[in-house]
Amino acid sequence: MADVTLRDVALASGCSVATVSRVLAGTRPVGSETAERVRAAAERLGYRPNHAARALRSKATGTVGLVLPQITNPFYPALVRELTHALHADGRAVLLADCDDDPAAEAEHLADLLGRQVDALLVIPADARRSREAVALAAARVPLVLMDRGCGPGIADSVAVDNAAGMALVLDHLAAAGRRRVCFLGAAGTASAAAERRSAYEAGAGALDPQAPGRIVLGDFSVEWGRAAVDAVWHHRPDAVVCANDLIAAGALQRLHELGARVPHDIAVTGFDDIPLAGLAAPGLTTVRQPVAELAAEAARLLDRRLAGEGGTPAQRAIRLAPELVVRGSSAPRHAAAPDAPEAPAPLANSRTSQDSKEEAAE
Amino acid sequence: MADVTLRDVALASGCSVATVSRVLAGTRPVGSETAERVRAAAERLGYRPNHAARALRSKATGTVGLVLPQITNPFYPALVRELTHALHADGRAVLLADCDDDPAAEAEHLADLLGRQVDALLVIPADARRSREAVALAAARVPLVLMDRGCGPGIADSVAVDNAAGMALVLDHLAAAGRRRVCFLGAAGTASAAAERRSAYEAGAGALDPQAPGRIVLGDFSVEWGRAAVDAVWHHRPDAVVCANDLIAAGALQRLHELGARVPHDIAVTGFDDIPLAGLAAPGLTTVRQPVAELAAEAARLLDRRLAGEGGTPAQRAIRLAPELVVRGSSAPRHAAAPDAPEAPAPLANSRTSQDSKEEAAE
DNA sequence: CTGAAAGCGCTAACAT
DNA sequence: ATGTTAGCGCTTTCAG
Repeated sequence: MADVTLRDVALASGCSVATVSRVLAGTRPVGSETAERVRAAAERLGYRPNHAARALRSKATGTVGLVLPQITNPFYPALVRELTHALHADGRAVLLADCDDDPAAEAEHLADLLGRQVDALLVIPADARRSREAVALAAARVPLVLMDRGCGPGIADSVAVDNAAGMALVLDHLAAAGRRRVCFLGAAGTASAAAERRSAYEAGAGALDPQAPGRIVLGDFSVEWGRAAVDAVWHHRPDAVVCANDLIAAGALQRLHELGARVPHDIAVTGFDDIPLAGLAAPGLTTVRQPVAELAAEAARLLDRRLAGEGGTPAQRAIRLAPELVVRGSSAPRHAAAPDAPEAPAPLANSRTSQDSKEEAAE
Repeated sequence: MADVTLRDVALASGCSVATVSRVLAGTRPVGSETAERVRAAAERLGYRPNHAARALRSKATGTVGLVLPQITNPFYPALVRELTHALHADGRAVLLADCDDDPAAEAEHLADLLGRQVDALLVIPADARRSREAVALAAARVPLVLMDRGCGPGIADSVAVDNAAGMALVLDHLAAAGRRRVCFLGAAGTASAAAERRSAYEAGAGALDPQAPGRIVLGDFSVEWGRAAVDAVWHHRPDAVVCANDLIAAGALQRLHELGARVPHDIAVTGFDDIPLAGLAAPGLTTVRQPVAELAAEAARLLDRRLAGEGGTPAQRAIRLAPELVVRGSSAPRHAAAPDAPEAPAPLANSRTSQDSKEEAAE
């Protein structure tokens, strides 16, 4: 209830509100003695600036909107974590909006956030095509950075992982392990990640086997599709399945177990993203880790650049960060034990990296 | 850029700003003819209320702060999803703060959110003891609802799952399946969930075996501890391990595989929470599902009640919702196949419920 | 270097 | 039913 205002601090420190404002904001030079008095009074009274008033006056709320398709997508929590930390470090607050994969809801959230005077927006578009209009509209009003997924060129700054590089890492790894009859379990749709990963597979798989680039099936980014996809490529008798993300890979692992195929002995499986599940699967899933913290930091940097941006509008940037291959048991050489589970006597022993067991659950 | 203000709309519709405000806010009766004119003008000019100004004047931002310990805890994304949806449905926006399990960071976020004039707070305290002071302070300033974890009595309204009831479901299920040599792999610490689940086990396990209540080991809510905990109880030759949450159970499953124990034939494993991973494990993890949507709805209701609350301060409420047992392969009867994986030929076939494969991954 | 004063856009008395 | 007026708490000219 103790709503201490600038005026209270001014009274208590015997100077004007203007001076107090200057001291606290550091906008202009102030006598070091008065400054000290002001700071002391502010501290003593427990002064907290009223952001609403500040926002009204300075046309900046210190708030950014974060709009994403589905917080329950297992890849996003880590990204949200890093983004909020990066933004909080800059003194900004984060308004979160979950769109439930619905472009209409997304458009509504975007409009609402703009009405709430967010200084900037961080958007993971729900749909490359159907999100475009609303996102473009929003980008015209405030600095906006696209993350993870694209939605057409020329809309805004963007930052994402280099999907092609990640797929190349996977293919090189499988080639080195002697896998040749590889198949790709991918996702259809216009989502940039889906398309880029598929293209990279097509471009690189030929090095393993001339037929490999053609062994592609497309569904969506789900566990269910991963299971079905295995059946769809089974007649090729693959010795490796390259999955467009970890959920597809998880489904593939399930189905392969059911079919009696031994992973990695009979067939290798790889994923993409390195969601927490990947390290917990049996066997541990070889996958491509997105540099989540760096992605978040880059996004924050891009926003800062736009928000500072005095010298006119800087050119649009599309930043791609290199991913990292995380090798686990699911792609181990055919006749060796899983490399990182030395104590494991059972054939389906799980492998883990050190990071995988750190999380704690809800209580 | 088109910053249309109330004044612009007033000018365009030939009446005063007050009238416009009344029409748009519906605060007071207005002539239906003028009202129409105003609405038309507002629409035509693309008027968007300035929330900062409104907040400054009415001391209400339409914003609630959501403070949680770790968004990467696999149980929270679903909760965050439901909470944001419930609040957005009421026209509120959500400011998200992740504390990284640090009570000091939590206190800072709480103070910052109060400075940003949130109308209310939703808090999952990081630490039952060390969060108490900051939470109590915040609760004195705005309506505050505690979720999932407690932090001492008499602080604020709270809503959580009925941990005791959940544990009872698990024990009944294991008893019916003929398991007797059960052990509890729990978590130490003051967190309410840890304590409640442990107590409920101690209270109920005696019905299976007089020794069972004593077979308890305590660590934390992590996969790593789940692995270690198995070793710690192994000398009891258990035929079931009851885990305080799903991550512990996941670790237990891993370690049991390594030890060559067959789940569920030799030993049953149960978890708590029903995180997405639970349905994906091999075999599927029998666990206690928290009624996430209902928890969120109750929390939103409590906030509404406080925010509306004209007739003085209503009494504090502690709401407990009943959980649901989700039976999967990890606790199947000893000599039967996993019940929900009829097509599975392999011994370690995974079982799934319909909901488990619905999510899509990031792209 | 500091104070006085003018609003930012909106709502809520208070008038009419 | 509508208009007039006074601020909400802050930043920022503009004077001194």
